[in-house]
Amino acid sequence: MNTEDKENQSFEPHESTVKTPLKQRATSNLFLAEIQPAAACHLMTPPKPNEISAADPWTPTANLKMLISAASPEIRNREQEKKLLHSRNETLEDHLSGDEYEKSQPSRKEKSLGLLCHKFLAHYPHYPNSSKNSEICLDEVAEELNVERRRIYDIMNVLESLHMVNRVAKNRYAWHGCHNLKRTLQVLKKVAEENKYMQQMQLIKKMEGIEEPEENNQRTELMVKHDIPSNHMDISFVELPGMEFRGASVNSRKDKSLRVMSQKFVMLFLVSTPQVVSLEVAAKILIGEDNVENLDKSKFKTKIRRLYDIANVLGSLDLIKKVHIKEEKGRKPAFEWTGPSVFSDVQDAPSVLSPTTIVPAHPVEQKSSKEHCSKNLFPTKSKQGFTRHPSLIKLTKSIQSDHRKIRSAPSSPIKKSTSNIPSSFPNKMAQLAAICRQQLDEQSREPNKTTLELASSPLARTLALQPKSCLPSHVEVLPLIHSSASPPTLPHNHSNASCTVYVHPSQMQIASAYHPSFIVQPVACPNVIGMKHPAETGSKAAPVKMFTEGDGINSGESEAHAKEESIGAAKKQEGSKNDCASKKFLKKCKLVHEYCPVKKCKHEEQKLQDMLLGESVKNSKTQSCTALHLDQEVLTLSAEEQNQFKLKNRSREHESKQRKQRNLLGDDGAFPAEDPPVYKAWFPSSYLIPLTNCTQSGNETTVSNKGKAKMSLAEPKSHNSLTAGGIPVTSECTAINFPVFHITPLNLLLPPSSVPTIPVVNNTVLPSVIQANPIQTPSSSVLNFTLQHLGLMPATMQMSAHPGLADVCQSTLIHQGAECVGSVPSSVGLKQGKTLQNALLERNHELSGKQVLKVPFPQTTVSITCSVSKEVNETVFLPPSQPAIACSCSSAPEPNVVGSSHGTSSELQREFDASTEDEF
DNA sequence: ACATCCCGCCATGAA
DNA sequence: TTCATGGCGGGATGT
Repeated sequence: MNTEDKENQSFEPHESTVKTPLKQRATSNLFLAEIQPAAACHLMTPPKPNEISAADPWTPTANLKMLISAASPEIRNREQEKKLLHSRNETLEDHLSGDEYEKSQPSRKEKSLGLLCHKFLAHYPHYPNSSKNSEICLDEVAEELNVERRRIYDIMNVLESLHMVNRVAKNRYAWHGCHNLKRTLQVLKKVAEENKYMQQMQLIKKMEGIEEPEENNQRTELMVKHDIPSNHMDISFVELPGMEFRGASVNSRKDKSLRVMSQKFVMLFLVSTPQVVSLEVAAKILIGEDNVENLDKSKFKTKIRRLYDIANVLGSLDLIKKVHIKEEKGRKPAFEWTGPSVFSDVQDAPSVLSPTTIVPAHPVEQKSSKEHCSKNLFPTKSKQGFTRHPSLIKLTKSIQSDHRKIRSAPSSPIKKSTSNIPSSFPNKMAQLAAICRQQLDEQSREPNKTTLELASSPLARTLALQPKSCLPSHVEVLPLIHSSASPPTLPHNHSNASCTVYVHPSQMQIASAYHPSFIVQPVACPNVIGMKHPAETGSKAAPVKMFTEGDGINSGESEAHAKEESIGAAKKQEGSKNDCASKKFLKKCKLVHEYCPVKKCKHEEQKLQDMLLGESVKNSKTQSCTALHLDQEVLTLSAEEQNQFKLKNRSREHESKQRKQRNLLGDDGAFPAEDPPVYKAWFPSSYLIPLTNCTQSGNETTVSNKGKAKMSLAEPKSHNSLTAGGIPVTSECTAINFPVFHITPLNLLLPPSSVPTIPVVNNTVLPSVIQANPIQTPSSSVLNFTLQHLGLMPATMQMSAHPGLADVCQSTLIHQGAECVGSVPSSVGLKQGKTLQNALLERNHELSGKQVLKVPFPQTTVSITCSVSKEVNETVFLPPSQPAIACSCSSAPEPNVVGSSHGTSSELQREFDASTEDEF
């Protein structure tokens, strides 16, 4: 992309409200507005004597002024101006004495990182149009800004820490602007809270207060060391799904990088009150993480330097401003947060219910609320939005290298095919999915190919509604990152959407018998538990400016879908090839399923995993791909990934430990204590789901059989995988790919009997309500068939769809005597559904607090995810089969569920109203 | 004198 | 070895 293009792009209005080119300039540079204050804050220096350069449009100061004017056409003629500058410099050099020439040189301050950052930011829109490719070429930028690359790295590192950019290839970064900012801040805040940064700060301040007495000081220090959660040192770069690192050597220094430091620094602001952080305290805390004891001077000094670097960039982003803390001794340099308020508690924002509210924020929060769970738990391969435990860094490295092998990734130029969705392909899965998609597109140009729009909003919103629940918190509404991949304008065409039903192996035969065209493939699923429920529709509606704009909202969801789809694709791809393996797998699964009592589950699961691993190895040899989802892991074919998987398992103990430390369990008060293993097994799985995946795959359900093998390579993190809904599936499940005849894609995730899933929302076992929707006739058939004939649903449970409604189907299962937690309106985007949908949506909003998707049965969880929107991705979590239930909770009374069905549209509505009002 | 923080050396890791 | 990154700290500049 040449300069001209870039500039044009940078001025491209992102907001839908800004549509005319003319407005671009005026509105484009949102940062311009910030420049002034920021500059006034500390970047601007009094007029210099040698303002000679003022006239020169390309001296930093002049440039800044020009930017402020926001009207300067010169901005678009960088090249010309550069030339001008050069010639001018030459001229100056020629005609001025050495002294004079020196003076003509920009002062130190004019070369500050902050100013540089301002200039840099001026190149890019606050909210880049996702559909446009906003790439940053370091060389170009360095040249344009007339600085060395080193400086650009500094800026990029900080911006990257806020996920405003992310590296997509060597020398290239993708610009995301502020789309992810809020979300990032929320996550950071959550992480900060979980790591007790506030306490740390207080302790350090305390320490300073009693600095005089050596003894006390030492004591405090000890106290600090003791009090600070050991895991705080583990905080590594907090990634956002889809925004992972792609650096080459980056990862080796990840822990020390400016990125991490920047995030930590920001965290301090987010958790402190008032939001003022002194450099000293920040430095100490940051050093403390490395080594609390060796707080030597040089190190401190270095830290301070880096903090200044970071502060300059943050300041140019207008997130902080420099202030001074007055003290007896004098004043200490500090910075005050001037960025947006960040709430990390989902419950803090009831507004979430509103379709127009900033939903993304909440999902994020949710995610973050559980983030600690996932944090350090999995070698994220830098794909997850987790922080990485140091012990996994090595693993990460290897994974990264694997990454590189798989795709030319970071160090190589971006492939053209993916160039338009640079940031959208945070992870392998996503990339593979995209590749697959592209291939599909090219191969079969079927007009009606199913293109699933990121069912983002519904799910995301639903999640947002979930109070600190165990729902996959990571399923977040991912801002725009993926937008490029899936433009918001993507038409919803559900009619041809194929659907994937995950069935327990034991049900496979039946399932396959149901319809010959069903493609049954084994998929190991991690604990199925969560239940997502897209409470609202409206993917379109929604968007909260800041987050949704233009971009796919629910990256999480889409990501999940992507994964799911990719898996499906992989399966398809494998096709008959895999049959053998699949069968074997099934047998094994069955064995486990049949003979593994709850208590043995875990153990068995491990065995199974091992078994599966072996299987996967075999598969890999034959290039066939069987997507195996094992306890949060998607087994991959590569040995490396297998290793990773093993490592993960190994690290689980540690993880659970950490979780306990963090009081994560507290969130699950409702969780039956009797089965800790189960909890342990599945809780983490309902964790951060890389949005990327969701986004990517969320767009399509159709997968070709080609080149999908790679798809199976999918994330080794199972939690991502099954996410087709962002729901971790317990143990193995078989995916059945239904032909495209289903109008509404329906994904049934059948939890294996081996793992009892007990949904706990907000520490409360919620009343059971099972909703299935939107189920159209065909889907209904499937659903009914599945539930009633496959024995996947307790005998006492009935679930019926609404045959009478072609467009709207809703099934509600109400646990006898229990409260109806929520009802989801379903609408497949048809006329009739609209009214009903709206009504339901309204209702849903009212039920906000109760919008729990999990349907707990005593000791057992029957989770059903209901998609309520027009979104194509409907995921329904069906209750485990009777035996399963019995298995998972021997002592638990069998759920007594009474079905409630709706016959006609009106009836449905009436019923819905009644149920929602009376039962909720 | 202290606050800031630019500058660029050089380590690191990948190709 | 070259190249991309980026940690790091000397020391210049600003207050």
